[in-house]
Amino acid sequence: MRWASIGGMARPPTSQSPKAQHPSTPGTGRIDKRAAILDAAFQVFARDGYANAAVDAIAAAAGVAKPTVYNHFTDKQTLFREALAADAERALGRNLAVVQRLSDGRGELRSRLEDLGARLIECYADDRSVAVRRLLCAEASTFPEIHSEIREQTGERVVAALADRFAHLVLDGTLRECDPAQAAEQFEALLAGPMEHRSRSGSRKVSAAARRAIAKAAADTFIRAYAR
Amino acid sequence: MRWASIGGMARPPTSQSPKAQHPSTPGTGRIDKRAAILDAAFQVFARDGYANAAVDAIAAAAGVAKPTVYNHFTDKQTLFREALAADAERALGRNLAVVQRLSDGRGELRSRLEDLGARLIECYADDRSVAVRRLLCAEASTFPEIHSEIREQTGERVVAALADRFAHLVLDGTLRECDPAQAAEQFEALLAGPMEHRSRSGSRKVSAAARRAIAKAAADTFIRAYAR
DNA sequence: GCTATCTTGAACTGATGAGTTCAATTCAAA
DNA sequence: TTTGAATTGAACTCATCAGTTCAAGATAGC
Repeated sequence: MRWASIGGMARPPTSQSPKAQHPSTPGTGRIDKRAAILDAAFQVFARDGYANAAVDAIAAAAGVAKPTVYNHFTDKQTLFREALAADAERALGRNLAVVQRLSDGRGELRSRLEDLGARLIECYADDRSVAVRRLLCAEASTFPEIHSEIREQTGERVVAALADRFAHLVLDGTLRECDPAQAAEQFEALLAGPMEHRSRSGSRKVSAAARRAIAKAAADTFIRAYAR
Repeated sequence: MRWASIGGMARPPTSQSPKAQHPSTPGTGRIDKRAAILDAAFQVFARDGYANAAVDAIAAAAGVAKPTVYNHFTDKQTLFREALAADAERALGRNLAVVQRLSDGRGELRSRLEDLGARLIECYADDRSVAVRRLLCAEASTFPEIHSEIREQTGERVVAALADRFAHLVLDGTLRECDPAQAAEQFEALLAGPMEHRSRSGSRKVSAAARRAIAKAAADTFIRAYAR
């Protein structure tokens, strides 16, 4: 019996309440396989691009037979969407956690901003994040929906969270009167822009020292422009 | 006789000193055809991506037979490289022209920067420029060389030209003592970052008013941070 | 054990597309 | 007008790859 091709993802009738199906040997069991496929798919897509990625290669990388892939995901498109969404979700989580830290800092504004910048840059420079952005950009015309979905739930929300923090800093008098959303957008630009430039759009590594320097420069310019 | 596949591009033995071969009816003649193919190739690549672009489609769009395409360009890769390079070259030219204008401005710093910013944003938002960046990013892993070649001769040189202008402004006391290269990098980031954000990586249009606002905000922040 | 579900390998189908071949034709130049 | 190079359309080769099929195992729950 085949029960794929319903709603883009297969649902095993038995796994309606699926605990760990194979707690002893990892890699066996439906869920482990599904995760392995998603992970392998992301890596292969990141390496080869959507069009060049062969489903056989993904199956091989996941240590799984090709029909198993199609048992979990209706087709290549669905697999691509879910793999990308999963990784984007992870990236978003890290970003938001970093921004959140800004709230409970008690130190001087400069050191807090430098720290925030450095951490955001770490997220930004992360290999998987770079791959997500590249794939998103590459397939923007082929998958318009995925682009809006993911991009709005990442870049968008990070800047929004940042704006929220900045709004508080305006209220407590640390920053001058200004539009927090614009300040957030610019702070992010001061980090991402030079990184983009120096990393040649992610195709080259940027040294830790250079990354730190970018964060310091961004914080400096931001403070000159926005501190009270 | 076939004389393609030598050095990536075909050279007609007869056209060693080729004037206009068909001045009356445009579209005929080797050079016109070559240009038409390059242009069509860029458009199809931009629309479909490298892998999805069919050479037949390019030939059709250029109003030319498929063997003619292969008569001018050894293979799809070469065609891609040359088409992209040609368009990147054009984009670079416009950018540099805009930056050059900054030197002969006599007005107030703010209005000069706002003007510069607005013009750079126009370049940045141009459809073909967006397409170049998208393709470059998309195929960065497939064509590492093209990426470094083009990117270094565009983003790189624009920022360098900008840095040169800023160095003069430091010397004549308009800007405070600072690293002009860093100032240039940040000014560009203050323009490109928000544009990237608002246009959702080029997938959505940004209104002229919004573009103007971004330029004003960038100039404002830059002046607060760098003006003497 | 028995049964239903899931996995597997391998082979297969059908589509797509790069690059070639060729005979017929157009065209510019001499 | 003649000549040689360039163009054209159409058909062809060959490779790749998405997605399927199937018969033969695993595997878990009962």
